[in-house]
Amino acid sequence: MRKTRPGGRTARTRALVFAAVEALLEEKDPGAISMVEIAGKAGVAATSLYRRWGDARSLLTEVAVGALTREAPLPDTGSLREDLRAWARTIAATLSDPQKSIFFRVYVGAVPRSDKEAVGRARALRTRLQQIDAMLERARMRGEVNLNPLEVTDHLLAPLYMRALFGAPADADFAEGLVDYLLQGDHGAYVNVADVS
Amino acid sequence: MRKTRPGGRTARTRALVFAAVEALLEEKDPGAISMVEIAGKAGVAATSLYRRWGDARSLLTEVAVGALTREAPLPDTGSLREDLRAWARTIAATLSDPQKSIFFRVYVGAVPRSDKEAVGRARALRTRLQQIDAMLERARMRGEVNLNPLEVTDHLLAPLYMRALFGAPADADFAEGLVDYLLQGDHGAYVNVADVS
DNA sequence: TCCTTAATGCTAATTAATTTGCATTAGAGC
DNA sequence: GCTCTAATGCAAATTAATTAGCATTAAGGA
Repeated sequence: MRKTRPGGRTARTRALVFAAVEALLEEKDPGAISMVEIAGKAGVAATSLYRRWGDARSLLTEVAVGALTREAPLPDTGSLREDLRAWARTIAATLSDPQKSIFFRVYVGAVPRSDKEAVGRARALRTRLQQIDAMLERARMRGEVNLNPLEVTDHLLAPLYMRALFGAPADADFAEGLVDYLLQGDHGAYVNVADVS
Repeated sequence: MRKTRPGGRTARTRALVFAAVEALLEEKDPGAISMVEIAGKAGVAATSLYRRWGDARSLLTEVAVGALTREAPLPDTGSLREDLRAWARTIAATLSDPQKSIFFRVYVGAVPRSDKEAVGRARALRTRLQQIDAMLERARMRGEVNLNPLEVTDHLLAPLYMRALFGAPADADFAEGLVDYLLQGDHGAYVNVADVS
């Protein structure tokens, strides 16, 4: 006998609620969004939200994680440099709209409340890390430079996202410059992906 | 005739409130800290807090900005490489305690509500940027490598802080590795500090 | 020292958030 | 279909957050 009923109504409610939260994030501060407000926009009873998510903060982070992990697949142009350049340009363009970095803000703004929660947050990003790994593996197979995913996150993603958080400009040229910078660095010290998973 | 009275009681109240907020941040989630709670711990009337800061979120960010801008002065060892290494090690050690990254989380988690607020946030960090500039200027004067502050923030600070936000480990070796990486990069494209101020 | 009033304190009123208890609806297995 | 019950809805009760109004305190200039 099943313990939960994830299909049908449950899924529909979840979709309605998530859409409502994303809509509300367009128009106001995450901290100013209440359960009652979400319930109203979603056409759902507020008590349902309290039962399923406990509080607004949990719901908000779940929505943020969802948004961050349903990003487009990584480029596959046949050249690592071009893959990275295309991806970096996309990120820079996306983050240039302050509204788009809101999910990221919500994610990092929420302090992990427990080890269990911290693990869940990390797992949410592991998929993306694996996609990066696949892209790098393709490059290795082609005999191109041997990079590891953490080098990409440290030297390509970190500067882009950090600039977004601080409101510093990051245009396409800057994004491509990071790629060039990354591809000429010393890649001696290999750090295992397991460290971050 | 004066319009405000910043001295005496006002300053004392402010100090009490800030201390209370910092103490509360030690023990619980930023989003779970209420004005009444802060008032209680500070021994101040809640109405005073509402009057001076409007809401908890504004107060919290003001405290976070304060904490982030009263960091220790940068190293001055006579060698840029050693300056950067020492600083990077300090940051890595500091951020290894999740509690220490809480101010950073509060800062980035708060979405700037207006252009005016965004300017205020940027100004808060400008002092630090100027300190970095001074450190790099000393290196230039000694005939060492010519770096600009944004290269330091992009390639040294960004990876360290980003790892802290995502809970990825960042030890002293990693921190020093970033410095080596930074000092062997191509520093052709100079980006003016004004871009980020 | 005395005056003016900014800043704070205190209490009550108001408003919003959250919980509780029970009724209703609709997945999912048979 | 039929049954069981997870998931939801609804309304009342409770609790917490916020505002309003007035009294009190103390900075800071004269």
